[in-house]
Amino acid sequence: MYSGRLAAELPRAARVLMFKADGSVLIHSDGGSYKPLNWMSPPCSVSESTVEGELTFEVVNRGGELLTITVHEIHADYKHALGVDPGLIKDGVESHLQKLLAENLDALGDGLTLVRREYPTAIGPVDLLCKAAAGGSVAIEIKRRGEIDGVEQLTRYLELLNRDPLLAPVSGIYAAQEIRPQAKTLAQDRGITCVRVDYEVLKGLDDPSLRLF
Amino acid sequence: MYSGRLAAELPRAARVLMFKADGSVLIHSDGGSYKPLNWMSPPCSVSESTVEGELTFEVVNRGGELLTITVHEIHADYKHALGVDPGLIKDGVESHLQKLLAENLDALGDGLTLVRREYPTAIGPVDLLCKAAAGGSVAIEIKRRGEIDGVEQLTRYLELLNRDPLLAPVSGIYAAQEIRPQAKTLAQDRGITCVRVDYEVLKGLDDPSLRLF
DNA sequence: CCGTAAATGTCGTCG
DNA sequence: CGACGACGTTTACGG
Repeated sequence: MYSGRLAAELPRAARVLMFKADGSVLIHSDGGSYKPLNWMSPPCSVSESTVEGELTFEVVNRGGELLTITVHEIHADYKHALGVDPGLIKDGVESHLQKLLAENLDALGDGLTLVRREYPTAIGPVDLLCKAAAGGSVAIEIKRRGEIDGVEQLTRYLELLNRDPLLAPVSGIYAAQEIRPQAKTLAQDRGITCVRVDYEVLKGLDDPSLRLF
Repeated sequence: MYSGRLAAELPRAARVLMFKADGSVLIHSDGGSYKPLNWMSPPCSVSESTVEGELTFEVVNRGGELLTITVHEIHADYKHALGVDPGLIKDGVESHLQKLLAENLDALGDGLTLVRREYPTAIGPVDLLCKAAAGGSVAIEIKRRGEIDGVEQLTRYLELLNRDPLLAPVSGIYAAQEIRPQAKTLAQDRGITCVRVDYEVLKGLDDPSLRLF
């Protein structure tokens, strides 16, 4: 049973319980994706007791959320210390795309000059801020997948940036590997240019071994 | 190693591998929350082989995503069929809140009459559409936690609904159990009323055993 | 610690 | 199957 941000109950059945070194607990079924049926995230603490003859775990975190597990039968029990994990190394996420685009602005349009990446504003950082050859500025929002919320995000930035006389007029470019129809429609409605970019092609442009000149 | 929507690599270390009945695979470390370091979601298929003397699993899905796992050493290996899971029963999510508010519009304001829940528009359903006693309509967006994206969502609806002469003028109410300061500020800036609602109180109102009349 | 944005998000629902 | 929104989102990154 979980009680916290919502209340949830899990009927009795065979499950896999995983207790991690940091006190977190996962309750998995034999299907579904990686999300457990029920869980407690760290930081939290586990206490073990016997309630009415049954093994019971109580897992609590600082926010007062509580996960109570009653064990009716143990099919198997195994314990092993794994030690610290070196962690996952990723390639191809938004930050990589941003870096490559900053170095290859031609992929986005003609005559763009980079002002800076992660240009700070009061409502969050603009992925890329550029100067346009014709004058004025260009704010670029980059997504791996271009959905509607990215258009909203860029719209907020444009509204704010256009109040700055040193930057105005500021136009917008929405760059993504894939742009959803609804996002494209909303972007066009707001005068925002959509550009599809190809990560692999950009990476090729960036790879010195593939450069011809 | 994962290759698909991005590329990712996980250095050799002690881990927990979980193979589920539907072919999905999780690779967990001894910390962090419920998200595995690496994984493959169903539907997918697992093939097992020996590559250069080492046990290797290849997990593929229909989209051509590939997860390759090389096993250097097995500390423990356990298999058990769990059967079909009865699943988690939740209480306190947005749909409950929406239902309770539809039945207790007084909690949101005076003189409101429900037109319908999930009022359909071209850009998505409005949680609650009401008529105001003074004429015109009221669109209500409900969230468990009121953040900025909910204000954006409601703003889009209002813009669209106000184009409909049968509904206009349409004002907005943003109802949530908790409203973030930034969301409140943006809502006020756009003339949207914010209302904090208490799920437990509403549930009490709805509980027939607690009714006085 | 709060606030914002990204995510191999996942998960449900509805067309 | 795609589109869209909710999620106990989780996770990473700033200030």
